[in-house]
Amino acid sequence: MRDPFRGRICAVSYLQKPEGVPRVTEQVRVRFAPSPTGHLHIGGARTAIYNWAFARRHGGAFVLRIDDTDQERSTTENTEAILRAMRWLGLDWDEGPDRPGDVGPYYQSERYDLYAESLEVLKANGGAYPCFCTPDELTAKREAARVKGGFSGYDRTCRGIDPAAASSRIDAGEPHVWRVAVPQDRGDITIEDAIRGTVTWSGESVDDFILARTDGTPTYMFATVVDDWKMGMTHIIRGDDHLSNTPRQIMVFEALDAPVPIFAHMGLIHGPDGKRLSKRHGATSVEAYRDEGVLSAALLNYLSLLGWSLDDTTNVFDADTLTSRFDLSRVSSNPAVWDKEKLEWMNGVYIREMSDGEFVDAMLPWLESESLIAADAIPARREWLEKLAPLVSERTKYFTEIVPMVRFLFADDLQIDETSRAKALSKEGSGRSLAAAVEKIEALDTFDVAHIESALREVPAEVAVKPKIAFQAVRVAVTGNVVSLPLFESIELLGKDTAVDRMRSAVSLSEE
RNA sequence: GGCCCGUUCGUCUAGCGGCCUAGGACACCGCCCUCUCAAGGCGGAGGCACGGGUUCGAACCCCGUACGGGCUACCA
Repeated sequence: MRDPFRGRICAVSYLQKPEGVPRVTEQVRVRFAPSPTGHLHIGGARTAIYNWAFARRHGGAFVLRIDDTDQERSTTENTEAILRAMRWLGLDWDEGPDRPGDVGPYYQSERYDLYAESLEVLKANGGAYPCFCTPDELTAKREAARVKGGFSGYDRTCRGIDPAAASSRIDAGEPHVWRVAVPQDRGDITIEDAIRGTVTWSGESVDDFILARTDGTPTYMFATVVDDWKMGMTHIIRGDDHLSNTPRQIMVFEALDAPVPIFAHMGLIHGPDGKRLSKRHGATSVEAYRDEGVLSAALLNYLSLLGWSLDDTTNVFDADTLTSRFDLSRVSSNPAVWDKEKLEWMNGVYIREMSDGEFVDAMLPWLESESLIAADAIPARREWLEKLAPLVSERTKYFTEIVPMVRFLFADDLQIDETSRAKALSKEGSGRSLAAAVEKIEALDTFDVAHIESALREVPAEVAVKPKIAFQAVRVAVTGNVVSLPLFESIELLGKDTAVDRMRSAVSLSEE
């Protein structure tokens, strides 16, 4: 039986008030809340993509919030890099640091008064209580509980302190934190996860966790709930590393008398070893892939497919298709292993779909950075470059592969690979073929691919050499390697003079 | 340890009780094309973790086991 809640996105009564009246919401609102303690990584990007696609699909709002409560490690450079990477991927947000909406500010560090306000509400309605236990005491209790087995959460020692006594201790300046008071009679906590279906926790398994630290700052668990509530989030789509945190957060929503949004927990991205993806698995930042020459459309497509499927056969699709077809019920709840080879293949697909002009534009920065071509020389060589484009695009997966492939076309003096020389220029007949080939090329009046090809095809028979030997000899002479772009086209692009020079000097290199 | 989640080809997945002798894609292997390498075409190998139920019938539902992951912070 199909789970009736799976993928549910009802506009009406979507909220999960345990016994409350269903509320009506007019618009889907979701958020992506990265912590600027590093660059945008693959996993975060995928979370952002799913939230963005979900919002677009349902005509809702995609909100970007910067969770920078970790003042130590958060930097503005990281925030900028994250925004840059998101824009590069084409993920546009409706509200965010640079696009204020009605529920800002969009930096958690600027929302402390809101957290304080909510904490006051909880203090007043008994949803929070002060705890004077010291960190050392807590650690000891935790260890003891763990040794005994079973529940290892806070033992609620301070919950029994008389309110009057507690406030005089606070007035006396005794250090304390504020904990949430989980109702003793709360019973089971159940969510209808839009991806995984029903998930239940027993009420006793949720401990009175800390809302505000000794220094008064809110913990993530508290701040995120206040924000999701005050920012009107209807759905929380995130990695399943947050699934276990959900019942705790629900306790805060309820204590605040705030509507509980619909949750959707997707499987994490893992490395080949089955552990969640991290730096030690190699490049994990979006911009690192961009710098290797991965196209944003390809990365978006690949990431979309890592944990979601459009149907049973479609692999390649554009952003419009994603935003019109994305569906939480088709998001996978199990972890996905990052497969760089499939990304490479997909990038190749996108590269091959580019027009020659587009490909030239994309390739140029790589040629320029290796000083293969100067910026001011480009306009005059545009036509030549567009001729080169299809030869290269068909063979590239990552743009980093291009320079080695085309270097022979730009080098003043060709470096002949020794292994290739030994292989192709030392065969019986290679020197003879080369000599004949030069004659043929030199005699050409019309220097284009068709003529070059028909001229060279005459060579093997004339010098009584197998075609393969003759062509490979010419290839190494002209390109410097046994593996190269197509020979006849390469010769045309090189130009008659250069091609002839190279062949001539290679004749002497050949061992006959 | 406790709690929660997960388990279909090596990898990403389709599958929602009969359409499944389990479909697609990447990777792999072979053949074709061919001036090399690619690209492309064709074909192949390869999987329901295990054990019990329920049912006329189970990859699909239930229970258990195993394995993997996550959470269990005055981190986010």
